[in-house]
Amino acid sequence: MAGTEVRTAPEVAETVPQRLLAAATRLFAEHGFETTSVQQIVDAAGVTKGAMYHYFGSKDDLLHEIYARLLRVQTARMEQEAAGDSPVADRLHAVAADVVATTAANLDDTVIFFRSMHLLHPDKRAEVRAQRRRYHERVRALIEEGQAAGVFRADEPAELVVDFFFGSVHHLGTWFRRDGELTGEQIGEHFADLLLASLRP
Amino acid sequence: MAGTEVRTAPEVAETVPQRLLAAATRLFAEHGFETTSVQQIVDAAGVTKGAMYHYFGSKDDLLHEIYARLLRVQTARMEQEAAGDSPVADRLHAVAADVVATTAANLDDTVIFFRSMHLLHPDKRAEVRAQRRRYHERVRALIEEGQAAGVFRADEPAELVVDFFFGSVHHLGTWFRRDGELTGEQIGEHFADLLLASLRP
Amino acid sequence: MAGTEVRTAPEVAETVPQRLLAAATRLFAEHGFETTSVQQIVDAAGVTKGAMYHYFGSKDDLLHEIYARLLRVQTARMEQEAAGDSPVADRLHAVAADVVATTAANLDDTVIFFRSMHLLHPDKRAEVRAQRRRYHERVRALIEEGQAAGVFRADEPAELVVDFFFGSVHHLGTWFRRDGELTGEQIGEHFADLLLASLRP
Amino acid sequence: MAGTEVRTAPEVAETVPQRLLAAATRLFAEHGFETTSVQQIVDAAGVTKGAMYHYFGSKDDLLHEIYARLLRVQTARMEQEAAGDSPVADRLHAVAADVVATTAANLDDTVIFFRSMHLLHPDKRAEVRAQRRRYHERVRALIEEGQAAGVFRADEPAELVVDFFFGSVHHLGTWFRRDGELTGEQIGEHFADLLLASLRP
DNA sequence: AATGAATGAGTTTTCATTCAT
DNA sequence: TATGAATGAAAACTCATTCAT
Repeated sequence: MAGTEVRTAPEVAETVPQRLLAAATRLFAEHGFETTSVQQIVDAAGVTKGAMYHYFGSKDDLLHEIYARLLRVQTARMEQEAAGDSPVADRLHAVAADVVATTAANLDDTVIFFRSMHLLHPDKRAEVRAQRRRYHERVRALIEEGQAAGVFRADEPAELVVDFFFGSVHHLGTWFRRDGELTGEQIGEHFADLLLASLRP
Repeated sequence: MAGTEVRTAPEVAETVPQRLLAAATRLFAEHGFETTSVQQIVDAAGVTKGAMYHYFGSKDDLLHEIYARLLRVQTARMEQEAAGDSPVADRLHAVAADVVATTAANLDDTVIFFRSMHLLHPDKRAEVRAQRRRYHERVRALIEEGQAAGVFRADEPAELVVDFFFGSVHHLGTWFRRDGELTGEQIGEHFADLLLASLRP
Repeated sequence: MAGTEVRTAPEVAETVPQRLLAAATRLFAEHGFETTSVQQIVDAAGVTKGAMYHYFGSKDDLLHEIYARLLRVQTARMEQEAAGDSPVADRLHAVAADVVATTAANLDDTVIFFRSMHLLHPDKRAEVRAQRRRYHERVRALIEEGQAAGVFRADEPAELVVDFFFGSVHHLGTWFRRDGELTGEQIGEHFADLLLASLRP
Repeated sequence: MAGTEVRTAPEVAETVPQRLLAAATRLFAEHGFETTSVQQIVDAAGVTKGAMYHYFGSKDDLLHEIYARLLRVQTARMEQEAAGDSPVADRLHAVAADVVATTAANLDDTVIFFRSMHLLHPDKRAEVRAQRRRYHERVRALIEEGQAAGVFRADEPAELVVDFFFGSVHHLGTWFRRDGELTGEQIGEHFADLLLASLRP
């Protein structure tokens, strides 16, 4: 599937804030948020500190923007897949496969997400959490729809199934390699198959 | 199942290193490794910095010991469960349910584990990684055993199934609450059921 | 001889790095490198620690710069004196008298030099050593020139004579007093006389 | 000349204080006084900190004892040589050659001496200085004796000649190597020759 | 829009020394 | 005689952020 990746080649041309965001993403994923200094970010982006503070209020803002960007992309894609009028099992399969592929394609963002959420300012963190919860709820609704229709087994709480599945997805960052045996799309197929299989009545 | 928790009430009596480890675990889980100062740890443990550096070479060592402790406990329990002579499906179910319960019982350690691994000194990190890999491999062997016996479907790579399942387990830290609706044991049953269901031929 | 001193009144106006270097030189000479804290240096220079680390990478760098500065001055002067076309004995006498005077004029630097070289980072130390060796070699060449010409006795190894003489010079720091009976220039004359006398065939 | 060295093989058998002193001497010479920790010393000596503080009041005491030991040896040897009834030129030559050889034989002590004197407690430092001054004065008396007798030139202040010569000697530590071309005794001969030559009327 | 010198509060770590045993 | 756990004060260094230009 084309266009799963949020951005293209980083640190070339583009605008200053884009270069900064790209540099920050790469460095945060590689060394961690706390271990990356603002100096390192601006050096990598080829600008100075003053420039960074011109576009971003703080180092924290950079982190928040990375989160917001990822959530925007994933939410948009998911809502499109979930809203179709094919059978619910097919739609859940498509959503599941796609979130895996998108996650793999934006692995840096995901790695940062689950590693550094606790470092975000409480207000911004609450905002991000709320957005993510909406995402989860939309997927839970799909499962409940299938359970109500008798297509999925009803003896497993839908909420738990969502946590079960997204746990797997969010943990991709610890083992997925872009140069590994399977592509993100292939893993998405497998994960979606496993999910659907576990829901067979 | 009784005794899933590694230690009892923290910061009381016990030895100085134990108190330090308990305080560090709680604080790292609550505020993050980088955001917790050595001063905060020793204050919480009721000792001085000198005492800490008498027992631990560095703040990093504290982190490493938390990892080693969790891995010791989980590996020991898993190996016992996996080695039984009941049917492979039963053994996998027991292992799966138990790792979930143990993880829930030692949630702080788990949260720290996946959030802060990247901050560990490379040498120690390699050590921890190797130990964790052995753990994964043992579980994969169990799945392969079931696949060879025709009890589990063989069209899903065992390796991928392990990553799928442990992703879910390791992500417990982001949503499990001790005072939530379900206990760690109950969640363990559900997760084990889902795993086994997804492996039905 | 005028202008033997490297710098003028310390800690006034000038640039921040100059003020830092002047303060560090004085304090290192007075209390020793290890016994002088960075805080003391920046207090004496009237700046903050951050400012110091803006200009110097480390406390070590300060030490290194003191060495480099002294070597630059002495090397430049010596090469000029040695290159003249007066008789070799006259040139050696001039070089010898001058190095004594320069050393006396920059006594703090010299004291620090021989007391704290071993505390310098190995890489920087090697650099300083190499530079000093070139200095020695130039002087040895002068002696050998005189020996070849029959002006100096040839039964004493030139290398040893250099070590003999520079030992005396470098030790000025332990006994020379600016308010003593003899000026640096006067001592330089005496030392040069003694050197030349010891080389009489 | 035999017996120029103060002690024999270090760190074997001997008494605990001797082992401590030997270890401290070696470490101070190698890494510097401030850079050597008490822990390193007791480790090298194979004892514990408690033991060290049983025999020595402080780390400073160790340094002081190293100084006292060297001064005792050199003073004793020098007084013996100076007191003979051979011609004054011969006696000065013997004293000069001997102090070089002794210094070379106890190079660690000498290196420490001139590098770390300023770190000694003021009281102890004053004591050491006084003792060293007496040493210088005895040698100066020898030179004055020769000048009065017309054997040495009288146009160079005896005091300055002493500083000139001892500077060379005390700086041996920066270049003398036990495995170099010349032995300490050979260098002693050369240095004594140079000294006497420079004093020829 | 952008610079970069300067701040100041904070960090981890070291270490000589003490003292109950 | 000797141990080694524990202290407490001080050290070097870092870094997000500000601000005059």
